[in-house]
Amino acid sequence: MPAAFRPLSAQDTPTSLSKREPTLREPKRIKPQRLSPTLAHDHSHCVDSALASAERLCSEAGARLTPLRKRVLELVWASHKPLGAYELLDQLAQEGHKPAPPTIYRALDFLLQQGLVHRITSLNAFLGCAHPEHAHGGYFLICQQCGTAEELAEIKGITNAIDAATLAASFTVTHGALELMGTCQACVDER
Amino acid sequence: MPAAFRPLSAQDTPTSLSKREPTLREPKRIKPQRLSPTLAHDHSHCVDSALASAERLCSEAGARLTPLRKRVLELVWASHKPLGAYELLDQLAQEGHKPAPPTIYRALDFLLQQGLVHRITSLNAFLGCAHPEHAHGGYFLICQQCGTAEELAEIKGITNAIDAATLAASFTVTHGALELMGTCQACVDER
DNA sequence: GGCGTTATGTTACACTGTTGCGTCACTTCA
DNA sequence: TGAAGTGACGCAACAGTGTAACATAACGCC
Repeated sequence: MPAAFRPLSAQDTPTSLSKREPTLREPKRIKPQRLSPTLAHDHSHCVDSALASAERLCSEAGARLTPLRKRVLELVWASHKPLGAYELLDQLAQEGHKPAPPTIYRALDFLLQQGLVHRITSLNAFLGCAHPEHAHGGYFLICQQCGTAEELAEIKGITNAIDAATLAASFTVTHGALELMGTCQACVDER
Repeated sequence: MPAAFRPLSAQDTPTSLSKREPTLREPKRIKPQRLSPTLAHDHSHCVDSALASAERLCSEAGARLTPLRKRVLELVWASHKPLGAYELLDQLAQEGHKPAPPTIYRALDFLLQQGLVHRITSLNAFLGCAHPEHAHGGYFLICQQCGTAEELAEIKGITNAIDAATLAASFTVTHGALELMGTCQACVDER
């Protein structure tokens, strides 16, 4: 018997069982977080634009971007740091709407399937995808100082190099991820 | 308040304190596993050679390759599939020596520090490093059919491409990992 | 309204990893 | 030779992450 598991604590009020909370409708605006210089911009614009293209892409694909899924996407986008599933749960809880883990994971699975977010496995966390309009592997720069992560823009050279290497190894790639840990320019400048 | 820890209670039976199990000494030989054609070779040779160079490198570095650490390394090497920490625990348990999770993780941390194994984050698993003599990022081909993982041999082109991309992004990389999922040649041939 | 489909809720638990501290073996040095 | 220091390992407990299985709700369609 390898592990002892936490007993799930009863966290819900009785009413939540009989009378479910109304579905998420109009969550309040997210306050932009304090950012390092290179990332200090009107991030709400990024969020808006990401949500807009998500709506468009889902509509084109016949996929339903429900309020919960949209809200999760918004939360992910509102952070420059990759967010863990349980961080998302906490943030939703603060808004008075506390889903259980499976709900979040399902929403994240949907967003992953639609290519709207990436998963960063080394962090067990999720990041908004900057280029959802076309399928692509995720190549990330993760700053160990400030925790921000950025999708690598120049991927053509890397993709070519990977193609050449996998061809030589007779390996058929279905998808891949490159996660580079290090220090971003902003954090170097700060020192 | 992130964590609450129990006050340590007196937990051991008197005998377990005074008479510890003898340390791991001479585990029996591992039976080579059945492998796909391209990997069908005398794998015990790989294991032996990996252990030999591990001994040498640790000796040079003044690091102690204890019996447990050596055994863990051997188990990792004996598998072409990345092994999880709890799989290692199970295998050790079958040999009558069942350490607790922290022990395995400490051994793995040591092996990681010495560059003798890689961690594959997308699988939460560990793989023997084929080139422990020089520090390098881990670039892996992971077959989703048979579960084997292979360290990519030709990495120069990829490394160059990554260097160029990160330079353009003004990002200083300390270490990185590339995990490519797909199908290996052997599994393609089989179909 | 009845029905099928999809999304979400709920409970419980499995897998992965860490904290904190105790014990032991080995080395070093007086 | 024996005390002190150090590093490796043992152990209990538990935290963090993720999933299975089933229940319920929402919605479109006839």
